[in-house]
Amino acid sequence: MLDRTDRRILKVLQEDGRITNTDLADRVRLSATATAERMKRLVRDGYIEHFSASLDPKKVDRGLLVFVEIRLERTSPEIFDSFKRAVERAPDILECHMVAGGYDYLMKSRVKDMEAYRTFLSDVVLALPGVRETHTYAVMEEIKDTHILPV
Amino acid sequence: MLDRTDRRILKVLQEDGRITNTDLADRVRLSATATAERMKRLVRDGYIEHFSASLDPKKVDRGLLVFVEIRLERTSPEIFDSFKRAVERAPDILECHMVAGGYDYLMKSRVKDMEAYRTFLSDVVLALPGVRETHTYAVMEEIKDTHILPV
DNA sequence: CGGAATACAGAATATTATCCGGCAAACAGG
DNA sequence: CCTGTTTGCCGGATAATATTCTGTATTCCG
Repeated sequence: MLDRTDRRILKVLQEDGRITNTDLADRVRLSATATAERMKRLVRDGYIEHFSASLDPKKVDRGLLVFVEIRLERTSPEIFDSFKRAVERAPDILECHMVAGGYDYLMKSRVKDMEAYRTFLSDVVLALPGVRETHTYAVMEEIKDTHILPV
Repeated sequence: MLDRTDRRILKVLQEDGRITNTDLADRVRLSATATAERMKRLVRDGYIEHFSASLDPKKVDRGLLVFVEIRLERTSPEIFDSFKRAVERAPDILECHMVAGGYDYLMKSRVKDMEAYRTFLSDVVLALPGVRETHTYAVMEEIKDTHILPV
């Protein structure tokens, strides 16, 4: 279980994953040793999955964000499985979730522009096994985009 | 502009944001000094937006992922603006994007369970200014969830 | 009550980051 | 074709940080 101090550590680390242990210790009012121990435990016990740098999509030529709704055909477990593996291998696909009921997926992708999206759609999405139908939502404005969870 | 070495640094830092500069230098085959300089530049020039720890949603009582489609009423710029601000203040809302044409939004949220979602929907979403209609997609299985951009 | 386990602090040591001086390649202007 | 300037890099020195170790207080059980 997490106590108040653990939660504060998680909060700070979600906001600045590269803070030094010393500074983190100051922020949570604990010795450097105790803070390092807690952080190691939070990683070991799986509360923290990983640390990462977030890039500016525009700066690395991924200025267009799209969501794609995908309907699969009625399909076998093998096709189903190879769909999953293909999704995992495609670096343009950032997220893919099975939603509500049938064989429906919601996919999140970042590409350079509309032209790149057309290529992505035909070469990657429609090449996925079992895809029957897709619907594209292009994002015009990103109001919020984070993955900070309240703790 | 980014050269091959910058891209490798970005790739490594996306995968391990807390790697030591020394180890990073080894991975990209550069001296520690040069590596630190490049990394500082990548932050200063905005390629890297921030560093963060990713938590396991289940471990922090956010086991249910939902997407919500929202249709706003025909509205004034002021309402529109206060909608944005309200979204930013709501910690349960991880993402919110304006999509395709009209007053349509796609929202991503993590909550504890269906009961928490019902509360979230009525207390947070339907309390947002200008909301006319919503449609919920509950996620049954997360196939992929990353924000690593190919560089 | 003990005795074990846990969480913590602070000092000592090991590791890492930063600063500094110098070198070589690329570049621009004459 | 020079030559001064800029840029990127390296390696050593120093400063900052992390880790290890030892000891102590507290809690948790039996």
